[in-house]
Amino acid sequence: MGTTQLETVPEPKYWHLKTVLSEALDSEFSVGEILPNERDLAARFGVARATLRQALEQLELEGRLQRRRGVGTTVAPPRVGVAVGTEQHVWPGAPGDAWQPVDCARTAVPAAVADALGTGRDEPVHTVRRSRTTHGRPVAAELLYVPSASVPDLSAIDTPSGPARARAVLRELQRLELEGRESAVELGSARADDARELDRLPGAPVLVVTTRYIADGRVAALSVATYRADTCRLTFGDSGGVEIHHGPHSRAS
Amino acid sequence: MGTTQLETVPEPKYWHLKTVLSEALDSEFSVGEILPNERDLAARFGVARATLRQALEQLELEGRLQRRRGVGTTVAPPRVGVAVGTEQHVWPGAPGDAWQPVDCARTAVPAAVADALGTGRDEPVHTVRRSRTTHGRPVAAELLYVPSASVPDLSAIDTPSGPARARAVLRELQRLELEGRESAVELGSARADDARELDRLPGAPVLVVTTRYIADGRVAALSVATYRADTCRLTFGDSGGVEIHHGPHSRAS
DNA sequence: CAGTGGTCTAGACCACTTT
DNA sequence: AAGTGGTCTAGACCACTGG
Repeated sequence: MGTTQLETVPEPKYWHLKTVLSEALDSEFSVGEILPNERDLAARFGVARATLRQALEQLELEGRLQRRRGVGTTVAPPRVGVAVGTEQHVWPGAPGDAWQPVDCARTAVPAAVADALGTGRDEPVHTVRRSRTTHGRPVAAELLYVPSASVPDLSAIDTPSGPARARAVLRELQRLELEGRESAVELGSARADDARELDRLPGAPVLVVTTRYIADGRVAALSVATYRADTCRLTFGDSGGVEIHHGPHSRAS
Repeated sequence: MGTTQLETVPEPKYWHLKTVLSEALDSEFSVGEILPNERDLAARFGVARATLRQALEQLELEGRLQRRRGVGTTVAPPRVGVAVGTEQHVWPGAPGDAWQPVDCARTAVPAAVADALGTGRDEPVHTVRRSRTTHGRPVAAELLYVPSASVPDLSAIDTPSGPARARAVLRELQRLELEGRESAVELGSARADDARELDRLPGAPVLVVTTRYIADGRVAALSVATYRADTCRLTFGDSGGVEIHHGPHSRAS
């Protein structure tokens, strides 16, 4: 009875497996190296493939691995830091921002978006699609919703569709005075269209950054940006992408 | 040949299932309601339990469901917004912050933490454990690393251990002048100890917020805060917890 | 084409909570 | 004890990539 609480809890196999693999990745593999295939790995560890996959899934979630169908499993590079909260209050599309306009449409929007914008449910808004890349790799896809009221001088008829129109909308936005910005980050899973753009499978974990741009006391624009959760570390504060080695998630305590 | 690209892609069963369930949640269930158990649901939809679980997993990841072993699956309330980037530059532990000191130890730290702090690998630092709750529910667990150099006047011998000592360390911190703060958010999975504190299973998805507090040109403290990804929406900017209904992840486009 | 990861099945047992 | 979600198995087939 004088014994300290004995660890009677049998650790799940996949959890233990994950630890073992994680240590092996640190010591025996280098970035970009490809691991043995899942069937071999499972056999080597004496577990079913599904169990092995459960461990790999977590490691991928933590950004340690990258798996591609038809290709294999590789050791992922450290996550890249992408700045999302630059202190300067600027509109999207301001010179030097990291986004590239892709397209623009004028459509009805999801109810949640309409509510956040304070527009009517069926009132069409400009929907600008943009994408963001780092080191040549796509890291985020954005939908920017701009109510017509925010860009009153836009001649909708003249401007062509596609990137040019997107740029026109962004240009008009700059004319407003930006009063503030409110952002939120949450976990989500990639919709089919975002997944395609991010070079991932639908349902892949993403960090969704929702930003409301305030001008004239209203929400003048709403941005919903979808970042790859496996490869990105979102930074905000004074500086952009300073290194903290690897994230401290799931290390042995 | 003149046909537009026919959707020859068969949507995975679990993906379709997720959509169906998601719509059912919106229309036929209310927050807190318990769903039928997994075996029944699987039978009802004519799929294996594992497939059904794959759909439930994603819905839980998106904060739509909450599952507890031995109890059941319930409809989750909307995510709570928790502020992580208040504009005021204040030290952790400043009056009115949302955290509660739990414990404090003086230990060696993980290599990644030592590197970020700029201390030696085996140099012990004060490690303060704090927890954060909202509406009575635990939402985050934090480890705050404070090098001895940041709190030189702390009499390590006199102060008792536990919360009192944690408060003493925090109190000493306030005496430094805070010059800046850099934060980053990334996806991780809960370590065993964090999981226990967050009332989740080990490996549960979490949002890891790493913050470096700068004073005197050095990193004076490093905070690693682990937020429940299923229940939290991290907000930063001017205001704290304004409502945007539900996150816009995984809605039909 | 062979080899990879992704999906799916039908079953078993375990850990946990509640009654 | 009964019922829940969590883990695990051993197999099958599919979708995709590359030579």
